[in-house]
Amino acid sequence: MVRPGGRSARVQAAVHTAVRELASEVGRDALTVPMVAQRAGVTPSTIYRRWGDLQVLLSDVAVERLRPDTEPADHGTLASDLRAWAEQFLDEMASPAGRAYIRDALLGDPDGRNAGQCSAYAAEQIDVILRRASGRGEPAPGIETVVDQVVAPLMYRILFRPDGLDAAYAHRLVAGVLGR
Amino acid sequence: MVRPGGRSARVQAAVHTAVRELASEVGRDALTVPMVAQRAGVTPSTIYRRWGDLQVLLSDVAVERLRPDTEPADHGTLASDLRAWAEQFLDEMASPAGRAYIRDALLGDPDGRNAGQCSAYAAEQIDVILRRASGRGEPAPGIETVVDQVVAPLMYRILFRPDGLDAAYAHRLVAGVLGR
DNA sequence: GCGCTTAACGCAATCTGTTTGCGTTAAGGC
DNA sequence: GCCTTAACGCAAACAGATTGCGTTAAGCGC
Repeated sequence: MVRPGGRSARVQAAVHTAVRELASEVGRDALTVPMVAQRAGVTPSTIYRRWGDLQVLLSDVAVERLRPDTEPADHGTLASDLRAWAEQFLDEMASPAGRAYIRDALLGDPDGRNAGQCSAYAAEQIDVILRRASGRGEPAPGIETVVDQVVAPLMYRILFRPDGLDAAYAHRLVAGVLGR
Repeated sequence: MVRPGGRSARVQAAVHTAVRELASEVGRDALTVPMVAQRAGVTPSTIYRRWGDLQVLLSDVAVERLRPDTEPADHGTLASDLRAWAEQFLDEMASPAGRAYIRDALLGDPDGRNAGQCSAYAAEQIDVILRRASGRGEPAPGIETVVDQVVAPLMYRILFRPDGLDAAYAHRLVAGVLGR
């Protein structure tokens, strides 16, 4: 159990910051626990005891960075909202940095909690868009349908077939889920 | 460049076998390179030079095990063939062992070649099913459509939302792609 | 077949990351 | 303000990763 405030919180923040800084300085693959510890002003054993190993720590940091920082933009119609969101999602996730974060989030994740969190982020964003559409009186599919037909294909291709992904593909998926 | 025959081939086979055996004996998480090397009758440095690290080796072995060993069964109709295939795919991939293999395949995979191979396996199986349907004169969707609407949702949920997956869900996906 | 070139391997020393016991610090609760 | 204990620091012991160098044996040309 991680104590919420005080020293524990400071250590967590320092370590996360150290990971982000070092990842952008020396590259994600060159990171080591002792390196992160030194930058964070902490001993390696603290990191090992708290996170277990580097992958779990990277998974934590990755989930933080995959959290959307703004609500999806309102473009007036469900179709354009979804199109814009899918486009941005693809942009962020399909980039080398995005793919690295997704992989990290999935891999250092013994109980699947971090992966579930990533999925929840996407679902929340879509929920906002769908509720907005309902508010306008537009007919809208269910969240699960959008996840299955838009989010899942995008993520599948990002992870398993990184080639040939573009905005047009995202648009086709959105058109498909809206019944053409 | 790996020489195709002779000693190199023997070493590769011995190492792969050692990984599979030890994984089932002591558990995948307990594997170490020196342990695998000893079982394979090889020195650790050989493994490090050839694969780089344990993750890459595990990725290789995982892809081997994810290769389907039989053609999809013929049940007489496209709908039943797809249903049966999706069911089996879900069974194999959603199990703890299956998820571990998927994760391994994705993890030690710098260039995305192994992940692409996994995707290709599924596409091949589906291709067989669709061609068979065409041969019968049944109308059939395209491979990409099936990948987007069946494989991708299954894989997305396996990776990001392991809960609440069952055969009924797979059946719904198949029904959806066949136009209900 | 025979020798040549070099990729792949074995060995061993070295280096770096990981683990662990023990003492200390400081949250959180009463 | 005192008490309990989770969290941390330190340092030693351990284990895995890396690398230089010598050796083996594929693959190739003749």
